[in-house]
Amino acid sequence: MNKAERTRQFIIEKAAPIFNTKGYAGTSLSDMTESTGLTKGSIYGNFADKDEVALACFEYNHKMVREAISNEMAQFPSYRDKLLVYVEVYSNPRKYPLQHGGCPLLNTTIEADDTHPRLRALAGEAVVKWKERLVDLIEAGKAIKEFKKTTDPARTAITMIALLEGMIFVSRATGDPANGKAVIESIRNLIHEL
Amino acid sequence: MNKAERTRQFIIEKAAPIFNTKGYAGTSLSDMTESTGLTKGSIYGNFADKDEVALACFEYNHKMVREAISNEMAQFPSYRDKLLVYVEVYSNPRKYPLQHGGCPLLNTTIEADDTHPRLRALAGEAVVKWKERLVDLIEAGKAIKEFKKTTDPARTAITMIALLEGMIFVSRATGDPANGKAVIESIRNLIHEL
DNA sequence: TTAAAAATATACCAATCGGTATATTATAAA
DNA sequence: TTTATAATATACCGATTGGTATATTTTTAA
Repeated sequence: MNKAERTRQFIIEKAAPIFNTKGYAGTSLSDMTESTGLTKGSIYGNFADKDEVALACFEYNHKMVREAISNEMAQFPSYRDKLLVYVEVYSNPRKYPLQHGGCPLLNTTIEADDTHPRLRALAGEAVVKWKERLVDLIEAGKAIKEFKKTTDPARTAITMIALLEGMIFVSRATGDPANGKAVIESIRNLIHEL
Repeated sequence: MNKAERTRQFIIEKAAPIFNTKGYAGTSLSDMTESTGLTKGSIYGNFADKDEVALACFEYNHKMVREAISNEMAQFPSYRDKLLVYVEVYSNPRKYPLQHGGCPLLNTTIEADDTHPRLRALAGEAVVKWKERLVDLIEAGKAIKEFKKTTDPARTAITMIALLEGMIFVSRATGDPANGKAVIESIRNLIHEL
């Protein structure tokens, strides 16, 4: 890594949590210069514009979540346990580095869907791939008879995603941990009935 | 309604869909003057600041959704059918005036939770009240033996909310109606198993 | 160690931001 | 119809926005 690559990475690491909490429209260049200690000249020497920083930050935030999930998942041979890792990681934002601002997929989709087509596209592809990974896990579980053969992989996968993001929504909206826990219980139920 | 009250209402009606699509940080005073044809002087003559417009617009957007739901619900005596109204309204954004930008509860919560405490508080209270209305419906259904006595009203209510908002998320993220429909099917299942 | 190249800082730009004081116009009660 | 008052428009404010041209410093390879 040469200097420019290190700086680029440094900017991403500092700006990513800001974009995830304040959103694209809510994050300014001064937020970035402040958090990095760098100047605008330095930032624009490494990125074409604000858009490019935002896109890179989204990918960084999303990668952090994915890595937390797959690291945990590697510990469990059972597919049911692998699926339960999502529940564990998403319901313990303190313990796992979903860090500042919650799920970047949810934040980006809700803010960008009507206003920022490139971010919207990135988030959309990420959700589609997430669904595919879940479908693969559920089909693998069916193949070794861990899950029932009546289980619908596609419907289960997308329902799990909806429940996980919906759980984040009710937690953040009400601020009451009991609401999040109630949804968690429903997700556990869903996984145990596969 | 005197002139000022009519103008205030007019501003809200014009600005509400903009706030719901572009968010609080993304909506500017010029957006409002443009969409209303009024000047800043007129807007600030009827509202103290941008905050007050945003708050009024959130309440307007939320009221529109609530009224669409309760109008439909009045047609059905069965509590199961009443619950299914949510599915109908939330899955047909064209037919019902959830209108521009999707569910204001989801949009506001996701944008405001880290940045705008007053909006956050409004959205939070709205979700709590929504849950309470659902709990009431489910308990009423249990009272007349339409629902099983083993049904957990609180958990069912909050899970339904999570699924409905999660459904909006997967629809908007992927842009694929099939994903939304798959979640819808899961919500219908949930309601039929009560 | 040096010199060319790359990276960063400085200083600036026009445009837009939210907001306000004041002038003008429209309303509404007498 | 008049007149006091309320509502709206005009013209402006300083601060901040995203972005850039250029000067200065730091890397990096010879």
